[in-house]
Amino acid sequence: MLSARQEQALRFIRGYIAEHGHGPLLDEIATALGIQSRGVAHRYVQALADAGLLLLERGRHRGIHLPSADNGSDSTLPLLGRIAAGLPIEAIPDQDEIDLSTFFMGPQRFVLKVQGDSMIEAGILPDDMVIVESREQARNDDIVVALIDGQEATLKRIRYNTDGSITLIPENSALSPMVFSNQRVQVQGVVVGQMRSYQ
Amino acid sequence: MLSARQEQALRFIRGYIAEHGHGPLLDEIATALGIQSRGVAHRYVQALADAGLLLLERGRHRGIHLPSADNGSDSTLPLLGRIAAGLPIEAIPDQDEIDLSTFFMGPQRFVLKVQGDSMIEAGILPDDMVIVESREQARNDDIVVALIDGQEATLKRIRYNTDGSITLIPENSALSPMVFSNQRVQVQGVVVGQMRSYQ
DNA sequence: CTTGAAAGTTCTCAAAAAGTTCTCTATGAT
DNA sequence: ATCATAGAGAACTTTTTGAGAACTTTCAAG
Repeated sequence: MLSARQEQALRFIRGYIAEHGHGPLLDEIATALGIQSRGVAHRYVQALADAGLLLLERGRHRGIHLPSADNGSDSTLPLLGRIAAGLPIEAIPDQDEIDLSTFFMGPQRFVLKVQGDSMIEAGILPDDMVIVESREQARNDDIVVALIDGQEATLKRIRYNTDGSITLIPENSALSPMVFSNQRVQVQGVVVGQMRSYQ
Repeated sequence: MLSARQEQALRFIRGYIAEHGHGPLLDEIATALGIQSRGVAHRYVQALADAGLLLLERGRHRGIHLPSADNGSDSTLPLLGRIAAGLPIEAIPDQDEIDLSTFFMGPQRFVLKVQGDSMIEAGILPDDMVIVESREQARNDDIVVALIDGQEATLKRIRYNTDGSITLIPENSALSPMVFSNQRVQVQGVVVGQMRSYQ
């Protein structure tokens, strides 16, 4: 089992390699961890190599590598920080890793590919994937998969009106919200995530 | 049988591990239960380990683990189909599963959290995550992480002009494209994916 | 090919942090 | 009264962490 500091070192190394394509210097690891001694950084690297989490080329400068198995089977990507216009990338202090295999996982969830641009102003574009959690009840302003008259399925923002009717709101100023009696609308699920691949 | 206090300790430990990925310190358990003595917390942990509800690495810091009642939880969600306004969900013939652990994985990739709305019309909203692949060369109209003058990091669409200059285009009609000489712009990576959580 | 700076390796010493064990005390329930 | 459950805290051991020195190897410039 890794100690707290060892984990911190591992996260830094993985992030560094992802960013630069090669391993960091011991002094860079030390600086990142806020320690003065190169020897201490080396001890951590050695422990991680012993645990099979790193591969070392003995003696070589920048001789730290990731085991190839680790590249393939691991489902975490380093979370380097925030990017904003006009500022360098700002490191995020606590969270250093995103586990893609659990980020969107949950019971009763499925994925839909989006067609059309009715939610474009909510940042949901055609061909995006939305992760939907099967549920019959939503909260106001949730984005839902709604079935109208048992026939038409749509992706819309929902609002439950005080008179019992339901308004389905497209996020596209070219389209208008529509009001339905609650018998006509059946919520099939609530959007809990969205993703898009640019490749 | 567990005493009330033991159960309370167990609940705290399980929650802590779910949240942090590693076990708590005895002092943290004590604090959570509102007691002063580390020794008392240790007594509870010992009792829970004797009952087989925890695994301990003797002596180790943070040596509390959960017995591998753990999950073989896989990281796939069903891909049900396409959703379009006006039509029922249309099944996608070939692909019926999305493996979230590999969907965005790749070498040299990292994640950034987006701040600001300079790419809002490309469907990248504040607090979205973008998956970036470290690369120094992009193609025209790729969305890139660009470093200007070695100082300012920004997320913009890139265009290489025929005269050798580079235009960085924000996807926000309130902002204007900017042209730079190619020495001033350094591409740090290309956006290959984007995701957003609604929870 | 030489050479020196940079980087990796190996040590020892020390201190702080965390786990372990123990005794003493208090409070209810049976 | 006796026992089980609780809590406090002291004393102790082990693990973890850090500093720094001394040494070796790598690497690039001349």
